[in-house]
Amino acid sequence: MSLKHGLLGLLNYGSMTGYELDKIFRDSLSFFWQAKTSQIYRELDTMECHGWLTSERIIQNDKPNKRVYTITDSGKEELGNWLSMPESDIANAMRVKSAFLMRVFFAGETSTEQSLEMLRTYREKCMEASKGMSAAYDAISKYRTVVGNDEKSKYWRIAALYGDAFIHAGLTWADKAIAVLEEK
Amino acid sequence: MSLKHGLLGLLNYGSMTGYELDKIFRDSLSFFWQAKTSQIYRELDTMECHGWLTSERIIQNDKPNKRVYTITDSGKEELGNWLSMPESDIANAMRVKSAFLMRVFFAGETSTEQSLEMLRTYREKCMEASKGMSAAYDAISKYRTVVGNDEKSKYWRIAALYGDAFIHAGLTWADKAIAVLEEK
DNA sequence: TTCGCCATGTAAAGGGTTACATGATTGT
DNA sequence: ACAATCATGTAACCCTTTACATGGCGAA
Repeated sequence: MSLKHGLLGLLNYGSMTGYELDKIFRDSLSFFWQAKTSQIYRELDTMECHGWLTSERIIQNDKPNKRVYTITDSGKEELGNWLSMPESDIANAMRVKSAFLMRVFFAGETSTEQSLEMLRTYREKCMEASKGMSAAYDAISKYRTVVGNDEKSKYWRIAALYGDAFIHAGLTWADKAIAVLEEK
Repeated sequence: MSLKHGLLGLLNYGSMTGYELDKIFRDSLSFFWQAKTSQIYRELDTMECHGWLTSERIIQNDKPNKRVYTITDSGKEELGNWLSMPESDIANAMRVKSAFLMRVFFAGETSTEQSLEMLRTYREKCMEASKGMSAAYDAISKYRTVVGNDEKSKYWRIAALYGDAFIHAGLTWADKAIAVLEEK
């Protein structure tokens, strides 16, 4: 249900095309939500049918034509409603769903060496992701100057801090796990 | 794709009914994978069609009849194949998908007090989840004695350690976030 | 007598991924 | 010459959730 509300949230900052929304998702929101381009276009379509958005087609000569989406009052109302009832999402926030941990759980079926390799690869991915977060911080700073609202960007940074915390936790866990497997 | 492999992994320890598999998922795997009862039954069905499992219906008088599933050689092969190619799951392990963080990101549209309340509720859920983990450890100990294999249960504990690390990271992040919003 | 455990499923809807299709302009 | 950016979508498939349906046994 949250892709719709993420799109509403972004369009609430200003009118945009599907392409631009897709880029923002990739640049700034991808550390807590991923959506395929095709899905974003489809959602925008159904949201327009719901009356949450209107769209206007802009003819361009030098570039492909584009469709600019604008949030309606009904859309703003929906965004407000969603923000006012966070209970179920807070409850679900605790749930990890990780195929990787499923593998760890069943790693006893493989060799210790294979398991260690998996954990070392995971550790490397954590390091990469850690570097990737600075790109997200950059994007947030960029959009802060665009939107020009420090109150809002404060929450963006708080969300990004979660990304850091999560990555860091993964890293120290991997070290611990590797140590357990290496001992004796 | 991993529910199938989780079920294969469990049936590799021994034959079981859908009901028992469902319970194990709930008791021991729920901190990294959740599946609805109805989905488990449906997956077992399609897995049997794939030839990964066979099933035998047991007639009971005092209790409802049941269907016991047994992994086949083809199923063991599939499990082995899956375990031997962890790359894509490691890559995805970094990805959080959290409607809660989506809310945090857009919390600038609500009041500071509302945002604080949300974070405090989240913090409480972390505390609850922390207590919940000890139930998972208990379940793991119980199954260790049943399966009687310390090498395997080692990995179960490593997976559970991730749960702890994740919850702990959430808790300290929440404290930090609350502090940021309370200052000034 | 009410609650929880045992035990299995079906049907429909919703959300997400993969594959495909198009095609000009701008930069290296 | 080649890659990246701009810009939009459709179709099919897969996975997950929600709602519904059934019903006996034992313990408090």
